[in-house]
Amino acid sequence: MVRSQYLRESVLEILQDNSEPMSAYDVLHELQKVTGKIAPTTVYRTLSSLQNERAVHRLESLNAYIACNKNCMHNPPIISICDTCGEVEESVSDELLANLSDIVQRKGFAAERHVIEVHGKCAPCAGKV
Amino acid sequence: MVRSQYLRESVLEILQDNSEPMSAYDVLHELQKVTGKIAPTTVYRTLSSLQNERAVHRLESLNAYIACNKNCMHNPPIISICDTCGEVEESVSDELLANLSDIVQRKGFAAERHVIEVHGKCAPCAGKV
DNA sequence: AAATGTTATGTTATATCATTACATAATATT
DNA sequence: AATATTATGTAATGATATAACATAACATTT
Repeated sequence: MVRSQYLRESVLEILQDNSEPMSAYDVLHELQKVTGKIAPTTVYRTLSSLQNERAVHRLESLNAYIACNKNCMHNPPIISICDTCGEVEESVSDELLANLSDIVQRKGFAAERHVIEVHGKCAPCAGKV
Repeated sequence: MVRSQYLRESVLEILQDNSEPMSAYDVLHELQKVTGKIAPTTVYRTLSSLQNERAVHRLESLNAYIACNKNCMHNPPIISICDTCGEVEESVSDELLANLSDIVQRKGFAAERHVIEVHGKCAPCAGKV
């Protein structure tokens, strides 16, 4: 299991070094520069494992991935995505998550995974209209 | 523009007739049963136009589509997705949307499109544990 | 009505994203 | 050492989506 540890670290570093979200294949190509031939499956498996620990977040509305920079051990983040420059930011709000769980709970729905993504314009991009 | 109107109605009906979310290709195959050869592009364009009017919602975390059944003229819905049976439900909450916009606004982010999806178990599926 | 511009639609090809299925290797357990 | 279990590698393919460009429909002006 030494190899997988190496893969995990490499993938995480690659994501951390990129301020913008990367597709799984972006990660794959970066990884291949260092490690030689790697198959998509390998990257998807690694990403999936990192997601389970919330070290990596998948952006569902972009089919892309970022390294967590908010220490989201237990709480999924709110992700804001600038449609102009591509920058992504994480916010956390236990309160909003609780509200959200409440709202669906009214219909008997038991929430297990929250996906909260907001598209729009980041401060700089909204400024220079 | 008669053709497009027909396509729009057909696609909407197909989605309405299915209680569960459909992929774009699911819709395509249904449509082809009635209309003969249709290209993916055509379906994607039609779906996209229906989404603009909120007659159809795209479920970002499933890459799938549903017909709106909540009259979401102006407000994006909160979508709960049962990972056991696949059922999907819409909820609306202006308050939660406002909260969410506020949270990102604190960082100067101007929200334009909210994606709120909750995975878990619907009432029946949560019940029969 | 003919000429022109504009928007919608059709068509083909291809890009992009992700998983299945199975073989092999590493590690743990007896 | 033999066996079971888990992780990894590999190849193929499935699923999702868009680009690029041609053609057709419709609207507007003359």
